[in-house]
Amino acid sequence: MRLLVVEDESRLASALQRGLAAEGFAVDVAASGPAGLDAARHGGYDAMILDVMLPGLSGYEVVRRLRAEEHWLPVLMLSAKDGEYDQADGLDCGADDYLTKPFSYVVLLARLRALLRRGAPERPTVLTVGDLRLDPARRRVTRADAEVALTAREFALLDYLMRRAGEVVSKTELLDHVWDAGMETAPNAVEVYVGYLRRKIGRERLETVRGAGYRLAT
Amino acid sequence: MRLLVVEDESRLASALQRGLAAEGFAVDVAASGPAGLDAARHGGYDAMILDVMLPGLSGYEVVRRLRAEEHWLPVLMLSAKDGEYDQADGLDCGADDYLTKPFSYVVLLARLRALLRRGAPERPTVLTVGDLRLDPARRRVTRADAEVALTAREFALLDYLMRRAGEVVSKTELLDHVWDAGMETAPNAVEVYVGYLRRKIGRERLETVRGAGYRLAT
DNA sequence: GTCCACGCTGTGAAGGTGCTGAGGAACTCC
DNA sequence: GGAGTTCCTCAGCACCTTCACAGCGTGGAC
Repeated sequence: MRLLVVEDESRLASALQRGLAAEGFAVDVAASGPAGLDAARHGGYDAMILDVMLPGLSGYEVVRRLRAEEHWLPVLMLSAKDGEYDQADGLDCGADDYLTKPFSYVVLLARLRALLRRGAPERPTVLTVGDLRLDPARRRVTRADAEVALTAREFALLDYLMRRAGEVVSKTELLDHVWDAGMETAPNAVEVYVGYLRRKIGRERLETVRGAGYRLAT
Repeated sequence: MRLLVVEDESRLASALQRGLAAEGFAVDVAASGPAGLDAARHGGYDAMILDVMLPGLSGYEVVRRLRAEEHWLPVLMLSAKDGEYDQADGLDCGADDYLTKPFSYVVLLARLRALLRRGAPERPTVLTVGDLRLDPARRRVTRADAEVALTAREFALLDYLMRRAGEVVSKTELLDHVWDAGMETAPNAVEVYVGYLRRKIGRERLETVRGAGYRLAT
């Protein structure tokens, strides 16, 4: 599960990153509104934790723009309890849930899990690329209707590649998102797992782009 | 009997959870409107206790949406007596009964029992997955028409797995829903009980998905 | 054609994950 | 009080996954 945390207070941001990583999430942090918006557009995240007070663009604005562009990423909003901003505003803008600072970490986690279980309303529950189908809930992958058995890591890798099908994805990106960030895994691990995947889903389907990364053919 | 309590004040929520659990109900708690709505949609509860003031979506809105989707789960609404919200509003939205805070626990229980006696008109009373049948009210399980004797914990585990048949359910999720949340039970307990269940309902029916959880084959 | 950096893969070690039997604590029913 | 349940922890085992390493193959620049 990949999360995007958009928060400019660096102490809170890194506390969240550490805590959530310990729960098994892959966490990226953006420190401004524009950076967050951009990451949300391209990053293939499963949910976003979004502060309201941000440099550049407010959290409200970020959600509004995302929704206007038909991105249905689940958003959990955080706001300082200074009365200026109202919970209703956030939800009207299209956030899915709302927490007021200071908040309990346990509560954050519970809400986040609920959000992830619910998923983005308009997101197809099954990913399809060519004759490949991946069902995250059932944790099943089929290739031309034949079941493919994958290990946890292989599954996570394919999941990510399918969400970004057609794009070139660099090894660094894969290490950040499929492996735990900060795990110091050698880039060769990616090559190894790409190899495993190719044996299972078909060699030609997962192209190497020399010097840049890999691309899952659409 | 399974209840869903949707209440964001954690003290009240956990008091209700403890009290109702002591009466023999299985109680899940959701702490926001969206989370409650979602749980009500998928959880197969026998009744819902729903606060009006909730983050995310008001209790009114939750009931209205449920009814619009043809869910007829009995709903008992709770509201603070601040005059802003009116009893009539709640009932207009589709709630079945209404209590004003502060309320007596005995009254709550009495109303709740009345509600459960009435029951949801269209509710399926028995869960069926393959040749397994589980009747929550009678607390009975049969496998190919032969009765299976289960302990309380085994029953709760099978109940949850059957409600999510086909999906992969993680050990953490099982600990949260089948064991009391916050009980600090070791994940190994899940493995042990999965083992017990397998002996009783058939080994192959409950698959292990390594690194992810368990799946009850549909 | 030659060279070199990049990518691929077979091997194997290390550690992780899940299953099971044994047993202790708490509880209920005689 | 004793017998029987039930719940849960623990430790040991078997198997699987993950990943580092090293040697080989290959594409592309010249």
